[in-house]
Amino acid sequence: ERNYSWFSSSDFYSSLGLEDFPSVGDISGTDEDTESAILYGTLRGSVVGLRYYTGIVNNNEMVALQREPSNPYDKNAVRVNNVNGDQVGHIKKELAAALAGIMDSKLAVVEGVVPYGAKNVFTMPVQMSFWGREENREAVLDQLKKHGFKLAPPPKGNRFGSKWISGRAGPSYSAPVHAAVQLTTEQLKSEFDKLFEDLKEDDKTCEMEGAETVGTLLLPHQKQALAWMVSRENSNDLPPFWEERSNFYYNILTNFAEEKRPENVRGGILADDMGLGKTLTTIALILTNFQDGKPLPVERITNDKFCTTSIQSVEKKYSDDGPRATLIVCPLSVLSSWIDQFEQHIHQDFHVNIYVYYGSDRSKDPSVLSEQDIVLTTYNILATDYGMRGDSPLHRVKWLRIVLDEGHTIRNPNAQQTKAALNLEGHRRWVLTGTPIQNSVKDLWSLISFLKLKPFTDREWWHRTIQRPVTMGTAGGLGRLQSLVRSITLRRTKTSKVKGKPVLELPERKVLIQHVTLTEEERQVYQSMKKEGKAAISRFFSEGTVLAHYADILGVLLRLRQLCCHPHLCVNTSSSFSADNKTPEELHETLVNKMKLVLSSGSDEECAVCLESLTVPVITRCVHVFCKPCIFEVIRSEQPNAKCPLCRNELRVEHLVECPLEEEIDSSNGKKSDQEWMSSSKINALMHALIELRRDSPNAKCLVVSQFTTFLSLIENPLKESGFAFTRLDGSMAQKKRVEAIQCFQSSQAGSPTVMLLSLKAGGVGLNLTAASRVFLMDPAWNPAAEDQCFDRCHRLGQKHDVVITKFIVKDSVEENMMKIQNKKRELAAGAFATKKPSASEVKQTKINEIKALIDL
DNA sequence: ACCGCCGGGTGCC
DNA sequence: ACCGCCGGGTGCC
Repeated sequence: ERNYSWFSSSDFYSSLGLEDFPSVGDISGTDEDTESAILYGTLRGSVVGLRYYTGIVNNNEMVALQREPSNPYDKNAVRVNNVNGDQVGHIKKELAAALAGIMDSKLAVVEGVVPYGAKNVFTMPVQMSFWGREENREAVLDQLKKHGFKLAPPPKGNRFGSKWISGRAGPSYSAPVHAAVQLTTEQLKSEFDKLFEDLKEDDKTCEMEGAETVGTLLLPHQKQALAWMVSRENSNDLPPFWEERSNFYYNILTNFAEEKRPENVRGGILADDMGLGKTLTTIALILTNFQDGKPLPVERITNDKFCTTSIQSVEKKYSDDGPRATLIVCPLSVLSSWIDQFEQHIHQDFHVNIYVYYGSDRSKDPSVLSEQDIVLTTYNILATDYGMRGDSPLHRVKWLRIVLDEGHTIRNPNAQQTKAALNLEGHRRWVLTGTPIQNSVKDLWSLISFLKLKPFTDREWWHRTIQRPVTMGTAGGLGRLQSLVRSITLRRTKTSKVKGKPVLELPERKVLIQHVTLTEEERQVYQSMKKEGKAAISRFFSEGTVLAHYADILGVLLRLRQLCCHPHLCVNTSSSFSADNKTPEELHETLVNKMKLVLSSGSDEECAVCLESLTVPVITRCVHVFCKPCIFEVIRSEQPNAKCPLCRNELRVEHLVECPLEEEIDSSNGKKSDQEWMSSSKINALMHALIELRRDSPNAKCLVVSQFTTFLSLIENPLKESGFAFTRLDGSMAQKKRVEAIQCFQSSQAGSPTVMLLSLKAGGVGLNLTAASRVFLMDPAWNPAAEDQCFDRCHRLGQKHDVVITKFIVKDSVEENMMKIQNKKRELAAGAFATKKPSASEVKQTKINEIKALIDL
């Protein structure tokens, strides 16, 4: 799945050519510039002092070079470590003097391989490779020259042919006879798809029944998944890329060897498509495989003749003090779905202890957690607890098993959630995700690291052995990635087959576009707003201040989109585009309004610093929105003259404004019902369709979806008038109310609601609304992926009918233009994988063209 | 001999 | 380290 949003700050950020401001991309100092690094050349040096250290190395083994500025004998010292992190020696001091400056200023990354690593007593040679950005090459060569060193040019055919430079440590192969050809985008893409293709075959087709305590019959593909997961937890196979040699174990990527058998990953990635039952399979795993393939011992509930229920206690443990509890971490949006599914799938005769570690009353006592069978929590709680160092109960428990649901949540290695997840303790580690490799190999690292797959927990080894070979197209790189992924991942798509039959027989899904024509009056209002907005945006273009007025432009587009739905949505027409001399109070209010605008415009804003969705948004005086912790860190690290990462304007903590509200953001802040209710063309079109539907199939249920919750409110009126029983689900509702709404709607009882008013982003992926077989999408989303996700809430396992989706699109409006760009984005996304970033000017031009196209400029 | 040469002591950063 | 380097002992043929 891809993020299609074209108004994302990260695009702006690259469009401005600011990638190399360390304060932006490199907050923690760990981010490597991997995409644009080139090999400057190589240099032979020596490692000395071997006899003082225990780290040993093999011939051609990769080594890590690590600065050691606190060394009391030489502040230029550079340590040499083996893959395991054990020190082998130091770089000889003259060479270290040359390297220190280069490494400290991050002008280049220096990597080593020891060609004759074995059996040295005092010193050994080391072959060093220098990697960096093109523009730093001269500086690096100069620095080396000053100390009397000169790089040998990269060996011939370095980009694709010779393996030892970037990929596997050795031995050095002769250059191939034929020139290497770079894979095209399409080829690369299809290579990538192949990563998962063979997963369906080989040894993953064994089936296994769930334990007696699993109350639901598993489908064949779920039994396969269960068998695979159980075997992953119990097997003693070597992890990928390790071989057993006479009396030691050998890693064929790094040439590292050790006597201790490397632990296999007792887990992996379950990457089935949404709707195939990852949750159920995981529940089955927990119940079925406690120790040595024996089921989780739980209490049996018995009813005696007096109809009183008692719980028959059982011997709780097979062995004395092993860990018992499974921890499940998921996004808040699917927490209740987990609880539901436990209720649904655990056999009613058994009692399983489930503790939901959420809310302010959560127990701070680790032993309360470790006594459970299952502990459920969210990524936010996990990260918050981890933040208060040392006192996180979750991190003090040794878990039997850790499951990360929606595992792509941890794809950013610098995010607190990721760090918190990586530091959980437990041998069996699982990641559930529908999107294992989004559009880059980079995203995979956090997952692999979480799984504790040696030696990839250290980013350097991941980068040198997998990521760089793949992105540079080095021979064998993709194959290596493929065998890695294959060995730890199970993935089936909705179209995968089991024994010749589709794994899921989903009914058809049709998308219809229903054009709507505005009435004369509506058209007038729309045109005048469009004229006003167009004039303003034209002015921004001619002034060259498009970026500075980003929020205003989004605002114009938002108002036009609202007018397509209903005139009452667009009431805050404070068309105050220029207002410089304001009181602080006015300024504050303006900023808050603009931030709300950006957040509510559905443009899927990301924080330009962490590139994640905005969690605690703050707005700068220059009207750019970031996560609070991110922008604070920028200010801290750049003080005293911090600049906005997006526009380089002055940045000050005291100028930042936080988002004040807790309730759902909806900029159409409807001046509640003080206006008389009236209909609109879109509402008419919807009601017409609903009444027709009721006439033809009275039992059919449908979702009415909009991004504007006030629009949903306006729709309630005619629904009541026409006698529809309906319910509603939006982001502002409390958890309990949501659950009620969903249960009520899913019920098949006579008189249960046939219509659900649904806000586009309510719920999240776990939301199951299969009772509906019709969807009416009232307004197009910026991001077509968000639409698809919404459709999948009813077009999923359990859907009995064909699903028909109707998108209402106003003729000759911004909505039509949005659709055009959506289609273009879809096409682009389908073909684009791991391509070179388009140049800054290209991105900028595209964006400008899109703004123009949206408002017919 | 303010040299050469010898041979013992010694050894990362 | 079966090296280099240091510094003390030593000194025609």
